Amino acid sequence: MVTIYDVASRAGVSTATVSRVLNGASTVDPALASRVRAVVAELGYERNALARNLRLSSTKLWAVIISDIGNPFFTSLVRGVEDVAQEAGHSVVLCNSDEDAAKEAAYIKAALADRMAGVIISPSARAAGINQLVKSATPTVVIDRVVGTAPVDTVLVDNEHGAELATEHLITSGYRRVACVTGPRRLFTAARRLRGYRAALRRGGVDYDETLVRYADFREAGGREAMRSLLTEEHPPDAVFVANNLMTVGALDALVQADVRIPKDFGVVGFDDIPWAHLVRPSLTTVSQPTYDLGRAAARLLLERVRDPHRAPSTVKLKTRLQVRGSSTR
Amino acid sequence: MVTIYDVASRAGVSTATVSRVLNGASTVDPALASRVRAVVAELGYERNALARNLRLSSTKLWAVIISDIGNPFFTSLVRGVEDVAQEAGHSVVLCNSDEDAAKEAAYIKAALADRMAGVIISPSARAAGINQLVKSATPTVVIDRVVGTAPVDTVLVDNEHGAELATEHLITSGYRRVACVTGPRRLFTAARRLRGYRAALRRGGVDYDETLVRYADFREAGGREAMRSLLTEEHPPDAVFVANNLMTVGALDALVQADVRIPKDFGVVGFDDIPWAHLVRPSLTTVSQPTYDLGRAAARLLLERVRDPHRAPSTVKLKTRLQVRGSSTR
DNA sequence: CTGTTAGCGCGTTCAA
DNA sequence: TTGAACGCGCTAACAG
Repeated sequence: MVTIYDVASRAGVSTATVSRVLNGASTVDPALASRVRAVVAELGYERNALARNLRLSSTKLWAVIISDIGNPFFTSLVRGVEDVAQEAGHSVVLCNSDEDAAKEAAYIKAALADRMAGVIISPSARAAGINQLVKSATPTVVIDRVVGTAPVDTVLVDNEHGAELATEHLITSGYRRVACVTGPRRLFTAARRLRGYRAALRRGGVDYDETLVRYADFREAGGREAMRSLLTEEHPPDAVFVANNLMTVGALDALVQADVRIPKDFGVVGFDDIPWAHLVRPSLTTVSQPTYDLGRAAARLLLERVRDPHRAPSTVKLKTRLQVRGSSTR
Repeated sequence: MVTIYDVASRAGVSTATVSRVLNGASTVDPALASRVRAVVAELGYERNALARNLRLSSTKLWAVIISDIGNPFFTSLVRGVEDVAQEAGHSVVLCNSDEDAAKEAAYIKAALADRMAGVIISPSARAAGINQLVKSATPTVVIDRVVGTAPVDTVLVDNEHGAELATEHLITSGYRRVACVTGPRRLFTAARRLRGYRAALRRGGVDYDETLVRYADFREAGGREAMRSLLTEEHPPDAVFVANNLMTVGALDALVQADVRIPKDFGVVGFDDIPWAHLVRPSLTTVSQPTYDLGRAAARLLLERVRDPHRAPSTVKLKTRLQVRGSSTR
């Protein structure tokens, strides 16, 4: 294995000079620099990342901690992060917490132990993990959710507005009793989307009816259960706003099984796209999120934070868009 | 930051002894060992992974290089890998090559430079990258595809058999002209699935008709194009076997747009599930792959390879299963 | 502008 | 069984 010493001696300079050339230090005699570069090429030298990590006490790794790798929302987001990371010479360590606080804690601990250069996290647990990251001064970007009060860079979508658009759309399409299936109470996104739903009802002059709201688990099975339960209400709904993509799939399934005709007798709008929304019959109206851009934005925020560790934390909020398709217009 | 020296001096032993205790060396006086452990707990010592990496010249990281993070096949697979990795104390670095040989080469180079403990790869390029990995003695498992001839641990599914089952099913369901949309010629899986298709035709006493075969790109757009093109044939098919999940989505879309009635006038079977196969109308018949288990198998193979670097490379082949749903039976 | 040198924190040889 | 001491390869003071 060829080391920096080999290069130095062969080029007739010190290791310090080689290091300076390699790291683009300004003050090196051009003649020396090009000699060093020639030797580097000649010997095929590549610097040992492990030694460098130890010396600098940090790596070129980013941890991306997400809560469900099975959700297309996150895979698209990860792709956005990864594209920016690669341009900047970073690698992405993918960590799937499965909405499990213990797993999440383990990943945060690992990220700290391995001195990762940054963390992008969609927190499933309470604020403890985030606080730990902030305290350790690890560059951190929180994505999709707000947790705790520690000042930290954050990337969100406009959940409330998106939910409001969706619900309003159902009302103006003539549905009379619009239900809502939202996520776990403890989750930021679930609360915000429910709030948007309520705001739309209010603006539409419709009374809020508690029996038309369900808190499920953001997964397919939860959506299915919630929908079934809604259908057994004494005064069942004739439309539903479902607060995430996987639950929408479940809800749709329950409706199909119950032989409910969509959109004639029942309107459906989901939050967040599913890749095959256009294939489902009827095609699915959704509030689409700029998932890939969300990832890119988070990555860029992380880069800026690394560049200037002392800048005030900022929050980027991206817009959602209502994609009207077949399931909500009769 | 608390180092091994702090622990050593506080416990009144040398760093060598602390190191031995930490790494479970056999020959340490139990009394000393427990004293050391007490101090470790007291000081909250955690050993510096970076220094350890340098010393051992390796990390606890696995690189998983896949060719399309947008494909549910790979996300499920990654989850399988990750679950095993975590149990064994490894982290997974996710690398998305996008079927781009240059990107793949860059990731392989990075994995080598960072001395990753192992690589699991679904190769998009020719054999060069794999050879490099094998030559460097990096524990490597190839997944989903066979490339080149270097001896290396491999995990596959029974592509040919699955394709044969699918095609045979269409024939026995009464379709007369079964087409095939397969992947890029250079890809192993595309070739194998096409071979299975041909085998089924042969067994069914049906002549192979070149005009009913298309080579597309394993993506949705490619499947859509291929299907459209098939429909314009002078003697168009009345059924199709599509050799991967995303292309099936595209093909389905093309059929729907052309107002073809499925399954009455046209039968469809896809290779590899899509998560929402049951939601598509009609629900989609597929050859399902044990994607999660594929990931687990690869990870276990990697662990065994690390344990015994000299064992002969082995190939694990997992079974596929025909999931008959609505799109193939009239 | 360049070279010398001292660690980063750990695992491990060698001698006791 | 234990400890002293070295070196993994690199970067960054500091001195020149």
